Amino acid sequence: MNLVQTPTLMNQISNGVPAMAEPTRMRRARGLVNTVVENLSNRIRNGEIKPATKLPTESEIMLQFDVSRTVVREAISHLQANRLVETRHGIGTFALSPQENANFQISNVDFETVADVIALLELRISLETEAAGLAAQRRSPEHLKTMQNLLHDFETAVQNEANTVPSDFAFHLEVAKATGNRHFADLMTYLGTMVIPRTRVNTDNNAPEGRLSYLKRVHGEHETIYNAIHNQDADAARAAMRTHLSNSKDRLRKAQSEL
Amino acid sequence: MNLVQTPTLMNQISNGVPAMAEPTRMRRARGLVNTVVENLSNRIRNGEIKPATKLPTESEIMLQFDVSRTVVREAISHLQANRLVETRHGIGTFALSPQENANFQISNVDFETVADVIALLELRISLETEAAGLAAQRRSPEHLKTMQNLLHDFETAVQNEANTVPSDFAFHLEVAKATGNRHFADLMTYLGTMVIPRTRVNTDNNAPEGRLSYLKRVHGEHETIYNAIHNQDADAARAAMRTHLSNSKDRLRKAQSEL
DNA sequence: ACCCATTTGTCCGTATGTATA
DNA sequence: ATATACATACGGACAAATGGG
Repeated sequence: MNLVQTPTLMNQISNGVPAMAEPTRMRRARGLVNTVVENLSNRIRNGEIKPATKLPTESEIMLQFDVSRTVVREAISHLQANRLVETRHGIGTFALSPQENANFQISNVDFETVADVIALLELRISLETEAAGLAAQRRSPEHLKTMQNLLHDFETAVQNEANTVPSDFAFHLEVAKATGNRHFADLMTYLGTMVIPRTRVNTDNNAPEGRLSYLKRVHGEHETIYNAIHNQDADAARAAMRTHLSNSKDRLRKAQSEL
Repeated sequence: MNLVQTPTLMNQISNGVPAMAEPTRMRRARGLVNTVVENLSNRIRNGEIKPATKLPTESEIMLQFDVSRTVVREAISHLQANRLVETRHGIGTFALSPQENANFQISNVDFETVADVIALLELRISLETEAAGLAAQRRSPEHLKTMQNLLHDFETAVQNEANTVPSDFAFHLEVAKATGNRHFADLMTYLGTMVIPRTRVNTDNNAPEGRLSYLKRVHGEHETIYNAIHNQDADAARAAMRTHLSNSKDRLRKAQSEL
């Protein structure tokens, strides 16, 4: 059974040679796979391998780098993971355009300090202020109905001392939906999934006035926003939304300065 | 040399058995890798393997599914590509929370019609109007200097009949950077990489006034924005940016109605 | 400070199936 | 129908990182 060892041993030897022969290379690329990945990544990114064109075949890459098939396949697997290439069975591997990789992301480190949360809130102010204005112009009767239901849900949650976050967020999301512009709702949804699970800061208890009066004020601000959207008054809707979110921002700033 | 065939053959047989033994399973998972990937994916998504907890070791997975390590490693590679797990050398592979997967993306189908481009422009109005206001409050002398340089670059490009898009976009991006809030610049960068490569619609030639006078007007609008930011007049900066982008939107609407 | 077991990472080889031209 | 190239498996050996004793 272990007769297989013989070729393996030989390979280990012929393997060690090229790895040691280039110690002058950038020390970052520690392994053969990494070397191949970085080389191909760079060639794709700097345009030497243009999008939608075929990469060299696996055997050609094997020869170019003097590595085994496994290394090449592992390298291509990494490139696929990074969305730099796409492999089509029996044809070859093709470079993808960098656009198809790009996205907008907020990482976990963006939630560490109060200043981080304020920065996110500024983005929300930017997004939602305009969304409220557009919603005032374009809302359908169905949008208004849903908003009203959500306002009612919020009131119920306040009275029952239940969690108000879901109906609060749902109201804001419905405003975004009422713009008729997918992107507003999409961005809001994304921000919601990022922000909601971390309600350490900016909780009800941060309000000096006490939970109940704070939530009642929030509800009142929501109603002001709703009325402006209902009356198709874009300027008033924008102003109401800006006031609403700016209040949260001020509260956070106060909490920050008290630390 | 070809003595190696013996174990391989045996494996092929013992391999075929479990694959055929469960024809009742969902027919989608054709390969062994797919089987492992789906099983682990499900266990992560339905919470059986909780976020931040360790998956079984590679050897354990090999035994559980009766597959080789190659299959296991390939499967884990797929899970990494889907951002479901993260592997730490010498420790193990850990499940990630779904949040870490979420992102905001604009797909290619969002560029097909003029209405799509208008929708994107509305998002830009939302983002950049507020960014201009914040920039007016927070811009550093370096920001102002860079903006001035970019305005000059734009003028030069106009005179040389060169491509004005890079300096145009760079100016807008610099405004976003001057907010001091990473998210504004990040989102602008993302939108830029998505929009810039597709300058079919909204090209200079769409302007009825002719390329030169159109570009001169754009330059004038940029200067108005710059002056407001320079004078730290947030309201004026917001208004100037809104006017600037609303002009583009109007031009697109006109082009759309003429189709 | 060191070793050691565990676990993943890197490397090699081979056989066979499958899709495309 | 053949040749080419990729897909999917198997196997083994050694390197490197980590954590505990």
